Amino acid sequence: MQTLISEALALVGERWSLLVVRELSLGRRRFDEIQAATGAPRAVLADRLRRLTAAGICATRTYQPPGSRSRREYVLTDAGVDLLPLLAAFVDWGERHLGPDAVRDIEYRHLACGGHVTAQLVCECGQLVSPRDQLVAQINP
Amino acid sequence: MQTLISEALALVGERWSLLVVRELSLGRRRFDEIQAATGAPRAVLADRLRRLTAAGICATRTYQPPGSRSRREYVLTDAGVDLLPLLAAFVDWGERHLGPDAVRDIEYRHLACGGHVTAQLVCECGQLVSPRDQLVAQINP
DNA sequence: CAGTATCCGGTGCGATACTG
DNA sequence: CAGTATCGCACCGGATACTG
Repeated sequence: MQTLISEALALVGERWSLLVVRELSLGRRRFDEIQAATGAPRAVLADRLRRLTAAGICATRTYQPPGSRSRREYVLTDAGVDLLPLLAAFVDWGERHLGPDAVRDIEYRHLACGGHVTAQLVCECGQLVSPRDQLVAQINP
Repeated sequence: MQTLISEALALVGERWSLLVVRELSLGRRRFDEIQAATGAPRAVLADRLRRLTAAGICATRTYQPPGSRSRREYVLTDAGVDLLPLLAAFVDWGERHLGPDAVRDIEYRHLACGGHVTAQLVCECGQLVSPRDQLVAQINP
């Protein structure tokens, strides 16, 4: 049975996929730029970009800078941007529970006020929900 | 360079790890119970439980039900419970962007009001932050 | 600059069967 | 009930070199 989590993991759970999304979210758009930042092997990176594109998480576009030859660039689609809460949740968890040897990848800030942004559980009633003592998990019927 | 995201992915990015956490969050505690619910091969499941335990995400305990022999059970630690926003983010993303063929794994509800709970970006100023147009991502200095 | 083409080693993972 | 023990394949991923 394919569940949401297992399907989503199949798309972005591989080793480099989310790191590619992270780079794209930072505004890096070109192959070599992403390759250098992540250290992913070129063949693997090409494959991940293909899969992310096929999944509608990023889109590719060819453009022509004046005076040089055409280039290709990758940008996140809306579906890709919607992965940012997931990345933020990874970072938040890592910061709290991994040793200080791990480098903080990325910092999310609120455009309006510049404040630090984290991923939180929020109820439709508007309240923040602590996973420790205010949350109920149930199987979907 | 080890970043928070890549380290966290190394711990819980494998195929069955987050599914095991999901089962534990539903209150399933025993090996066979988790095995049946996920369908993971027994050897793989044993390894994942070992790794999750070593990482401090779950803990194992032996207890003695009256009248039967001793059993072992697994429970999420606080670090494991702190993964639930991550799971919620997966579910939210999948529900929005995967086809209707995928089954919703799990439903999170607010203990106080019973309302539906989702993972959202929240600024320290208290406002919800849309990833589409209110978020700035920057590399950490 | 943006990939492909090979080659190859490690291992994740599935299936099955066996123990305490 | 809770795992180990084996086996084998597919595939991920690293290195290197080559093309448009």
